[in-house]
Amino acid sequence: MNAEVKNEMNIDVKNIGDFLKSHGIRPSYPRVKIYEYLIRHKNHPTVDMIYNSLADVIPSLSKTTVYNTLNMFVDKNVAIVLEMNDSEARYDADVSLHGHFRCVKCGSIYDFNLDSSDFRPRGLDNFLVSEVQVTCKGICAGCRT
Amino acid sequence: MNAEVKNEMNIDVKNIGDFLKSHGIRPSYPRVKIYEYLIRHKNHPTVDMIYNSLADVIPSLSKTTVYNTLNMFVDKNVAIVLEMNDSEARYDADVSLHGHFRCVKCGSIYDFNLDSSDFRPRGLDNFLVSEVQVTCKGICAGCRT
DNA sequence: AGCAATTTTGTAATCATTACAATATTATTA
DNA sequence: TAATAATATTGTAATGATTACAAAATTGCT
Ligand SMILES: [Mn+2]
Ligand SMILES: [Mn+2]
Ligand SMILES: [Zn+2]
Ligand SMILES: [Zn+2]
Repeated sequence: MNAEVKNEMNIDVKNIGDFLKSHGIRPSYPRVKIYEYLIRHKNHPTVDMIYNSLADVIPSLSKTTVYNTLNMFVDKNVAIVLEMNDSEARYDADVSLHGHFRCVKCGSIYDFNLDSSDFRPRGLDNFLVSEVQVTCKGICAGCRT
Repeated sequence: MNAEVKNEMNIDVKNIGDFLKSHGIRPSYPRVKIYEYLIRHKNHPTVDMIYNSLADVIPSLSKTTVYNTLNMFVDKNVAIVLEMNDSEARYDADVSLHGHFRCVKCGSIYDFNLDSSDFRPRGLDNFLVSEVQVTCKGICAGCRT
């Protein structure tokens, strides 16, 4: 990786409940745990990764709840679904503008900074743009050696 | 739309056979027709749209052939699959760098130019980037009125 | 024409996601 | 606090796009 690669977010884990409430989400235990998982694991996890990890701490957890919760997070704008054409959806609690690179060799997904001042979609002058995603594919530095 | 919106491609329809051959694709009748459909219909069609349109002119056409052919086109780099998180994949014969905007009201997908000098992913210095896609979501000019 | 390689086709399987109704939990009211 | 309403969670079944696969058709070559 590289010094310019995007820094981690800095949401205080202790205040997840308040954070969710401020976005119109009742902070139930599964919801807090799922959100906490998202901000602690920056690897853009799939539903299965989240479910398998949380099934230990919430034995009653249903995969449907993970789906429901993530859909709600996206709806309430506290998470995004990556546009990756992957077989499984990948989620990200970092809703700020940044790009994603997927290595076709190792499957890792890297964040990278997008300087919004030099990123302007041209020709959408009368369009209301609510979301932008930049996705790259290729071979990461580690896999090129 | 807008004057800056990306111009249509200019591949000569008559030479589709040669074009496919030059990319290592044997130009069978279904393949030529599917490619011709892609360059004549710039609306980023789904498999069903292509199949339903061509079923008239190729009565024996199977949907599997459309899938197989489009997968081959993507593999041979004469088409791309849009990264859109749509329920059905959308295809584009324009493999040059350009962005896509999907209107969440009418579902239309618009092309727009990306000035590559504007657009520089930061922090992938030692990465081999083979594909870049920029996807926007929002409400198009027509739907905003 | 005869034979081998390739392509197309139809059907069945896959599998991520959603629909749905029952159950459990939480909030509100009396 | 007990009763009641609202919301959340769960398990199972359905959905639907895509793929797997093998048979049939087509094509290219001798
Ligand atoms: Mn990210
Ligand atoms: Mn396009
Ligand atoms: Zn890699
Ligand atoms: Zn629209």
